[in-house]
Amino acid sequence: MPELPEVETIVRCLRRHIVGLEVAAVRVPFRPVVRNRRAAFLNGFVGRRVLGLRRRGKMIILDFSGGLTMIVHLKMTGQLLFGPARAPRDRHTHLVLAFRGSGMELRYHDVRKFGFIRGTMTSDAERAPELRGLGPEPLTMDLPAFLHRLKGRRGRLKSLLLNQKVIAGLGNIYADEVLFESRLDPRAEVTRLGPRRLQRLWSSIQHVLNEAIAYKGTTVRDFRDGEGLEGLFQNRLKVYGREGVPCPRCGTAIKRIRVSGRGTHFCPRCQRR
DNA sequence: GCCACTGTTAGCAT
DNA sequence: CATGCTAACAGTGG
Repeated sequence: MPELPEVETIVRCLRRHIVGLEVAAVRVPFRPVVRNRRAAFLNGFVGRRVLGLRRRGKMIILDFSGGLTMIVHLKMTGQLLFGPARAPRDRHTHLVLAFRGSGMELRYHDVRKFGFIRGTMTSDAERAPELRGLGPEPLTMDLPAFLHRLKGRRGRLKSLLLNQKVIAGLGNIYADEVLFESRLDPRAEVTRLGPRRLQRLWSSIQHVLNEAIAYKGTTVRDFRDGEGLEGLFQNRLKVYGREGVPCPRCGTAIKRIRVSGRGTHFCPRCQRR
């Protein structure tokens, strides 16, 4: 669920609330959510202040004083929620950062338990296994860099867009939306695409992701920002989750097929190889 | 109740 | 190395 625009929305939201706060306690009700060999590493965060939040692909990165960093991945159903410590916690809350004096805390909540948190030294964060090997950020990658990145790649266009080692941050929803916007068939062989089509693809990535961020992300089911609020972009989706609905461009019914194992929505008339 | 399906990706097979 | 499939988990809907 949380792809680049959702993660960016969470980061911007939480920045306003937790930068400057001091960690009073770290609680880990569900140990497997912590990727560190020793969960006790997280005790080192007590007494540290939040210096800032960053996003890398779909990862949330929290930097603390004392040269400490937390890397968070929400996978499908994870949420990072800032709220009053007194609010009841349910059984899906797997990690809690309590903040000194404020009566507030940050909770990692994840129904399916696919997500994780790793504590690292800030200086080592870029080399953490989860960040190492991630592709470039799509929104700061110019067209020549994009073309260079795709050079020599094979396979279906859709699986290329989903490959985090190629470009970081796109998931199933935005891959489908980007492909619709660029009028390309998700099944197309990457090697067969000419420069005009690739340019269209690049500019659609910029456009769709920026729009989705402006609308604070897509809530299909689980996505919430740091305050628990839903996104607004679900109202603007053109193909994702719209099987059978007329294409907004030509009126043909949107199709849903399976491409490299993923549900894929597209317009069979507008989107050509 | 049972079965199929779900937004991600690590790990294994090819 | 690169690319492709599946399991990890829990909840939802048919």
